[in-house]
Formats: sequence, C-alpha cells, structure tokens
Amino acid sequence: MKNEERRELTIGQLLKAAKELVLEKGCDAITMKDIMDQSGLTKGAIFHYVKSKDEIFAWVLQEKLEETNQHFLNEVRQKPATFEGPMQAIAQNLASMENSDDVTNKVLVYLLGKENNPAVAEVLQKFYEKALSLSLQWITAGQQHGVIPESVDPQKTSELFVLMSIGLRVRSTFSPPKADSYTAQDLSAFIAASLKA
Amino acid sequence: MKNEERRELTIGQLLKAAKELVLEKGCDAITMKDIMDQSGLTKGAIFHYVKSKDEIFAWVLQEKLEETNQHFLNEVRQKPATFEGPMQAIAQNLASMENSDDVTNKVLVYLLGKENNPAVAEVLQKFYEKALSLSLQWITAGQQHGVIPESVDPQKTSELFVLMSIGLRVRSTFSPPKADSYTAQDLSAFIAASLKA
Amino acid sequence: MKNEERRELTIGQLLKAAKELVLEKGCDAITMKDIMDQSGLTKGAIFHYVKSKDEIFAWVLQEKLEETNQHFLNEVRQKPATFEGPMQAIAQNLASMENSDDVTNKVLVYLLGKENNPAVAEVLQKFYEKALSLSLQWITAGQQHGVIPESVDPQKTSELFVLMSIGLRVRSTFSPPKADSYTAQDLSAFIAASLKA
Amino acid sequence: MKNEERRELTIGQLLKAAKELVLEKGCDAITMKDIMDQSGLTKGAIFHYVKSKDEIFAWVLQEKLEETNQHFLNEVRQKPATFEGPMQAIAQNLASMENSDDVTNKVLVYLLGKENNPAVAEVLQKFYEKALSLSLQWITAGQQHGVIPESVDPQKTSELFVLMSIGLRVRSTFSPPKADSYTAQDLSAFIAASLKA
DNA sequence: ACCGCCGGGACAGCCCGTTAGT
DNA sequence: ACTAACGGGCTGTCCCGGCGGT
Repeated sequence: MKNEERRELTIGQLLKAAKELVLEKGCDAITMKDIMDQSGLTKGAIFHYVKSKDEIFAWVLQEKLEETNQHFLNEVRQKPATFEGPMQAIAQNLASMENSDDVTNKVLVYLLGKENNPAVAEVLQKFYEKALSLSLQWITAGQQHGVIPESVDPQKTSELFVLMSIGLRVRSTFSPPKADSYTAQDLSAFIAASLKA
Repeated sequence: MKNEERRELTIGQLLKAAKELVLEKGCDAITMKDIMDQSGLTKGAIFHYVKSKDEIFAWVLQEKLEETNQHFLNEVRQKPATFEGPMQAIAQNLASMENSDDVTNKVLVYLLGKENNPAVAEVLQKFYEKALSLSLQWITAGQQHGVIPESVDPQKTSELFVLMSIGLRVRSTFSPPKADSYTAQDLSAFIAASLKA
Repeated sequence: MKNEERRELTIGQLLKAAKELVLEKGCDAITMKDIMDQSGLTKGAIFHYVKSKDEIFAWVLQEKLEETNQHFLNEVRQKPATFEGPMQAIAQNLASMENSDDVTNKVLVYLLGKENNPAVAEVLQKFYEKALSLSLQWITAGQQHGVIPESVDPQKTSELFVLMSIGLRVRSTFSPPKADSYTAQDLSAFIAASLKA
Repeated sequence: MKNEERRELTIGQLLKAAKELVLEKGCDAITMKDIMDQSGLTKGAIFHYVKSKDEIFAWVLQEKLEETNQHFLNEVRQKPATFEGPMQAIAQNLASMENSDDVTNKVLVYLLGKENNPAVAEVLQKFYEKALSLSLQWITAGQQHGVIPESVDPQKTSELFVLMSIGLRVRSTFSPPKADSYTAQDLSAFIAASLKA
C-alpha cells in the first residue's frame, strides 16, 4: 500500500508545518504560502486533503484532542484509583492551558472565530464534548471507588470545570500572567476542594 | 461645532451597520464592502476613522463595554446594599452571555483570534480588566456592608467569576444549548453560594 | 471482447453526463468535478479517454454530427426524389437550430471560442464541411432529378445556406426569440425560393 | 478634472493592451497576467473597472461597436442617396468580417461562449441589435429615396443580412479561406441583388 | 488496458488598505 | 471630511500529469 504511506506522510508534513508556524507567528498571520514553504508541499497537494485553510487548523486541534484522549486513557488504566493520582494529571493539564505558547490554546481561540465553517464547528463541538466526557468519566469513576462523595453532581460539576478551563485557555492568549491572577494552580485547588465536598 | 456632530453621526452609522451585520452573518464573513453598503459610507470615510477592519469590531466591543459599565454604575447607585439586589443584576448579565445571538459574544470571540493587532489586544485587555474590576467592586462593597463574609478572597473570587463568564460567552458561539448544560442560572447559583460561604 | 464493451459504456456515460450538464448549466460553467459527479467516473478514467476537457465537448459535437448525418442518409434513401420531401427534413433541422436549449448549438458556440485547441479546430472543421457536403449532395441530387434548375450554383448556394444556418445557431444562444425575428421558417421559405429560381 | 483624465487613460491602456493581445495569441489564451504586463496596470487597478476578465473583452466589443456606428453615421450624412454609395460601405464592412485577424471577429466569437455572464450577454445583445438597426436604417432610407423597391421587407431582409454576416464572422475564426468559398464579395453581390429585386 | 488517487501549479477574482485628488 | 483610483497579497478552484494498483 504505497498510496497509504504517501498519504500519511503528506498529512504529517502538513500538520507539522502548521504547528511550527502557529508557534512562530500565530494562526491569523499564517498564509497558505507560509504553509507551502514550511511543509514543502504545493497548494494543489494541500487542497487535495483540506477544503480550506481553516480546516488545517481544525485538523491540528483534532490531533491534539486525540493525543490528550490517548494520554488520559493511559492514565486511567495505569494509576490506581486514588484521588491524588488523577488529580495530578488534571493539574498538569490545566497548567498547559494557561501557557500562552501552547499550540492547542492558540488554535482553539483562532478557530472560535470561524464557527461559520461547518468543518470547524464540528471540531469545536467534538472538542467541547470530549473535554466534558473525560471530566465526567473521572468523576463517576471517583465516585465508584469511593474517593469522591455521591453528593457531587457529575454532570454539572464537569461542565463547570470545562467552562473554567476554556476561560483559562482563552485568557492565556491575550492576558499576560499577572502576580495576583487566578492561576491553573488555584483552579486545581478549587477542583480538588469541589470534589471532596 | 458642526464637525464634531458629523463625526459622531458618521461613527454612529458605522457602528450601527457593524452590529447589524454581525447579527446577520457573523463577524468573520463581513467584508468592507458589506460595511460600506450597510452604512452608506465609502471606504475612504471609514478608514478616516479606523485603521483597520478589526478596529471597527474593537470599537463595537468597546461601546458594549461602556454600556455595561454605565448600566452597573446605575445599579450600584440606585439599589440599596442588599445581597439580592446586585445578584439579580449579575444573573441578568450572565443570561445574556449564553445567548448565541448576543453581539458582544460574537464580537469578543472574533477578536480573540486577532490579538496580533495591538489595537485589538488593547481592547481585549480593557475588557478583561473592566469585568474584573466590576466584580471586585461588588465583592468588596458587599463585604463592607456585611452581606459577604470576610473569608471570601475578593481578588481570586472575582477572577474565578470572570473566567467562568468568559467560558460562558465562548461556549455560546459554538455549542447549542442542551438540556443538561450548565446554564447561566446554574452559574448564578454557584456565585451566590460562593459569596455566602 | 469485454474491454471493448466497457470502453463503449464508459464513453457513453461520459457523453451522457456532458450533455445533461450542458443543458443544466451551460458549457462554460461545467467543471471536471461536475462531469465526474454526473458520470460517476473519476478523473483518471476520464483523462484516459480524452486529452482535455474541451475534447469532451468536441466528442459531443462529433456525436451529434454523426446522428444528423445518419438521419439524413436515411431520409435520402427512403424518400423519393421530390422537392418537398428533403425540404421538409431541412425545415425540421433548421427549427432545431433556433432552439436555445439545443445541445448542439450550445456546444458549437462554446467550441468556437476554443479554436486554439487543435482537436477542437479539427472537429469544427469537420462540422462545417459535413454541413456543406450534405447541402451540396441535396442540391446536386435535386438537379439530377430535375426538381432543382441547373441555373443554381450548387457550391455557392450550399455555402450560403450553411452560413445562414450558423448564424441561426449562434443567434439562438444569445438572442431571445422575438415576434418579428427572421425565423427558421423564414429561412426555409428563402431556401425553397432560392432552389426554385 | 484630474481624476477623469486618469480614468480615461487607464481604461485606454487596458483596452489597448487587450486588443494587442487578442491579435497576438487569441482571447482564450490571454491571462490576467498578460493583460497586466501588457497594460502596465495591476490587478487591483483593472478589477476596479471590470468585474471579470470577460468583461474586458465585452468592453472591447462595445468599443468596436461604437466605432462602427460612428463610421456609418458619417457615411450616411456625407454620401448622397445613391444605391452604390452605401453598398460600397457595406461591401467594405463585410470584407473585414471574413478577416480571421480581425479583432472584432475574434472577440465576438470568444464572447459567444460566455453568455452566462450577464454583462457579456448584454453586450452581445446590443451588438446584434445595433447591426440590425444599421441595416434597417439603410434599407428604409433607400426606399425613401426610391433606390430600393417597396417590395423589399425591411425587417426580414435586414435580419437575413445580419444572420449571414454573423455566419461570415464565425466562419472566419475556424475555416481557412478556400478557393471556392462563398466570400464577402459573393455576399455583397447577393445583398445588392436582393435589394434591387 | 483501464481506473483511482496523489500531487502540481497557473489562474481568477476578492479584499484590505493606501494614496492622490476634491 | 470625504471620494475614487489603485496596488498587490491571498485564497481556493481548476485542469491536468503521473504513479500505483487492478
């Protein structure tokens, strides 16, 4: 299957170039020419796979989404069912959300302004739902193992967490970290407190 | 001053047209031509006042910001220092944040992707700080009047609220309201609870 | 020969799709993608048979040309050598030439703008010569049977007829039929008169 | 009126470049870059005046149309009301119609394939109607001066002539002149004969 | 031979912003 | 203050070549 390989390779090049450029100059300033130069592909090759420039970024987000998903599935399997184990993973994840150089943050915020594009809207939708679903999984798992009290409403609580995490991501792109900001660490503490109540 | 009047009039037309178009087709799809047609102004006239298209949207956000500010200053002056009075105003405001047809939400999310533009970055910064400042004012005022306990950390708490409100605004633009979503009402309840603790 | 059958089938699909699309949206607006979708063939399959998009239309014209040719050969064989018989066939043919929804007209006019392409030029040439030859055949046949006087110059007369028929075809594509237009019927009368003189 | 001058100048450059290129390589092969290079204008400048590439050619045809019109109005005023005078002008005009290097012929045939474009359709319409109207004017003028018999139907006859002239123009673009072709001269003779009958 | 997918690159037209002019 | 000419970068479309597979 030679074609299959080529396909994977090309898409890999494309996504790699896109991620590099996002860090270098920010989504909005990236042109197709930038992507062509960085990836070594031509316009024809790129548009063979995507329908618009924005769809490239949607793919990047999608990829990140799958990485996170994979990462947490591993976490769940390996770690024993303590409270601190998953909580540490969450804290780590939240930390990346307030990093203004995080590709996911930049791409997410860029795509938010492009909900017109159905492909973008779909990915954003998925992103939101996946975040929700992961959050929900942990809470219910925690309740099953008795480390999170039954009094916690899994649905509402996880939605609250996701809402705040979005706030964190968005803030990272325009607000420089300040001394007295509410940090990811604060949020971790808040979450921990909420789940013990 | 005749010139002053004309100036105000022109800018009024511009902002009015922009807001109408935002509702009609979404920020990203709006072109200068759309704005020209809708406002009746020519390109030269528009660029006489703004430096870029995005600055128009920045102005819209700015305007909304001032409206909100004005509105809440009135609230604070008129209402007595009870807990429920301001809380009602907050709840009302939160409700508009989850309305997917709210101009402020749409413009805010659009501008988030344009932080490259300094003028945009500045307005976003102001927007965030104003929201923070309003939140902070209420909490400290509440504490002074003894309706909010001193145990509440004003700074952190208001940052948490703003973070969540941003999450709410952002979610409105891409996630259709669902039956079991965490709503603005839930958030109001959460805030009320937090401030009584 | 299985291959032979498939070949015919594929080409048939291709031409059928092309003709349908011509009626639907006009030659100029048709893209390869349209043809692919309509015919169910892929690009590779199509380009295996033709060298360029325009060649598809050239084939369509060619096909129409052969149909007409076949039709008139039948006419000539079946009908006795009267004046009215062939004249009726001519009239019928002329009528289709002023139909703005006639595929032949549309394709012909489209190809006229593509004489650069040698394959197209060749088909146009053939088209013109065939029309001329048919016209010539009838006139000389008529003269042999004594229904058309010898005073008529077969060559010049048939060229005149073809010239006018081209005018008719071309006009059909851009001029809506008007009350006082020179119609195909008028042209039939003119031809009849010319051949009796 | 400085702007007016610039406007005229720019449009002049544009049309001149277009006409040169038509002769050089044929309408269909001309790209925007060709026109930009030849005219010295940029894409922005060109598209400020026209909505599409085809509209440039429509303008060329329009210009030619007006030239012809002007030319014949002069003819009509200067020449006395003999039969041979105008007939000579007609013959001259017909001669240019069978010149395969005539810009008008090339542009006309090119535009015929673009009737989809409303701007093109309009110009073609005008072209046809103007040709008709000129023809009609002469015939009726001739009848008033008694050099053309009343038995000639002005409307039908002029339509016939225009139809044939279109045929002549179209043929010029794809059929090389042959020894025994029906020439413009033949057509002149035919017209002369028709108008004396 | 036939067909499908990957890939290339020229091209049109859109769109933002600038500048000369009124 | 306002207008209109102009510049040119950018996206996405489109036709087609060519390899790989059947």
